[in-house]
Amino acid sequence: MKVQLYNTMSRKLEEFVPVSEDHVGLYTCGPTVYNYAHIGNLRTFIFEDTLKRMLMHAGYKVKHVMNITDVGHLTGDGDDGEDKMEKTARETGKSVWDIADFYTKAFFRDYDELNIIRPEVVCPATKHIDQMIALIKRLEDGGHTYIAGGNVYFSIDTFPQYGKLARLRLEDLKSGARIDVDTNKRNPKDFVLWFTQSKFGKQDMMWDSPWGRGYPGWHIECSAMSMHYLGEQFDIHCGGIDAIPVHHTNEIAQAEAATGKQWVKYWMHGEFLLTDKGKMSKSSGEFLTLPVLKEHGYDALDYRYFCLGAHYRTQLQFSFEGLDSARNARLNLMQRIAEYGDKKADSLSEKAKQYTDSFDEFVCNDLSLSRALSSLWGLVKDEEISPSEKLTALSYMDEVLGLKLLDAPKAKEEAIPSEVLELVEKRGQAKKDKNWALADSLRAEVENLGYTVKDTPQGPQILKK
RNA sequence: GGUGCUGUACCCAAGUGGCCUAAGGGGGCGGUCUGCAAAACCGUUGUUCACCGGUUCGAAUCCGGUCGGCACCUCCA
Repeated sequence: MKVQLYNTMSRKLEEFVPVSEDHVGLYTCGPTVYNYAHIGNLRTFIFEDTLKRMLMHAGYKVKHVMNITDVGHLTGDGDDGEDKMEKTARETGKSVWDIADFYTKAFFRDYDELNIIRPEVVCPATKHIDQMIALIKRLEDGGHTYIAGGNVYFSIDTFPQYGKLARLRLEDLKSGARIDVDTNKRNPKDFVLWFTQSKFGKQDMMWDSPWGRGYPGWHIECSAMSMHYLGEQFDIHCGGIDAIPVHHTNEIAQAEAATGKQWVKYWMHGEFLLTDKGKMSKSSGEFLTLPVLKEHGYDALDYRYFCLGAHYRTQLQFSFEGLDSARNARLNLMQRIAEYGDKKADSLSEKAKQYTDSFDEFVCNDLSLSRALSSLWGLVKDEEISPSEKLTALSYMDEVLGLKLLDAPKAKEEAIPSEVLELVEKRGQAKKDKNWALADSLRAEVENLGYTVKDTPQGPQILKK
């Protein structure tokens, strides 16, 4: 299968050609664990998961590396604000290490519930300080750094291609328009590689370094760890669209200034999830999390389906109405699949193959999942295709979609309380007696217990509401 | 102030020059079926792609303008 990906670097659709034949090195920017991930964050992780699944589906062996930012994110300007981890720790009275641990666990709960495949390597920044120091030293040796006010800065003027990913026109940027410029900087866009001076007193997270005891700047971890695990050149680097102008721009500067060669071949970015009030963001205080959606009665996979309906490069408007419609769609789908039994066909007919072929075509074309879903629905609704073939095709499609489609029959057999079964049995008798009033009231009781009875030619079917 | 994206039916959302007299899902409506329901099935729900003008044999798709929405240029997926 030929894969086409939209590369942020070229702003074009490009044919995907890996660095080494059928192995793909994939690095995705992971969570900052000072707070819960909100559903906007999760949208990006779902996008990255479908990307990885698609690559595996297309026959590649994927090595996926994801960082955990458990140090170094700051509240203010990237270089001089308060550390977010420290802030949360101060507010909750816990240690920064506990905070990181707590939110990392919470993050992976969401991750698993969304049926996202775990990365081959999960790397916490705090466990890779040595690699970061080594990279900074390398930059220092290459003359790309300077020390001012106790901190080590990267000098962007030593890297002529600075800003190429974001297509920044440096002279047009109004640095300092919204924040105070750090007077230590030679160029306002310079950024810190290593801090020894914290404006906020002692931090828990400090390490010895050639420049003194301190902690790393927040861009260095991704460059250092990705090269450590994937080599100095690898295939794909992903993140949210917001990472383009600063974070990824700085990462490229560090990595390529150090090695002198191209670092990442394909850059891919997920667009934002929006609410009626605009972008969902942590700093605004109010945001939705997966556990909150579950409290509202949604399944994590309802949200996954919701995200699959829109292309990853377009902004997606979140609403509970939209989520409802995704839930209904997914439930309808699962119910249909539950009817197919559990026998898969060994091969697919030409007719069925048309759907899997178009599915592959869409999916490999820059991950056009919404179109791929229309192939899926076409398959499901085609009466000329046998249930067993449908199951085979669906399990093939689910390699990419990750909706646990083949779990449908299991869900059907979910234990039903004996109380409900008794009521249904009584109702069956009432029906035999043609006592419709009693039958209907018994059905109402079943409904109250959260179940629905459907009369089918094979007898009553009980479904959880 | 600069940069980029975007405006498609009741809702979400594909499609970016001719297979489009516009995918798919959700919702609504009518019907078949059913003791009644539910499910399923059939039909229906935009002659039109914010608006105006242009290019073209041909435009939702390209160009110009107008009016909206959003994001980025602080941290944020």
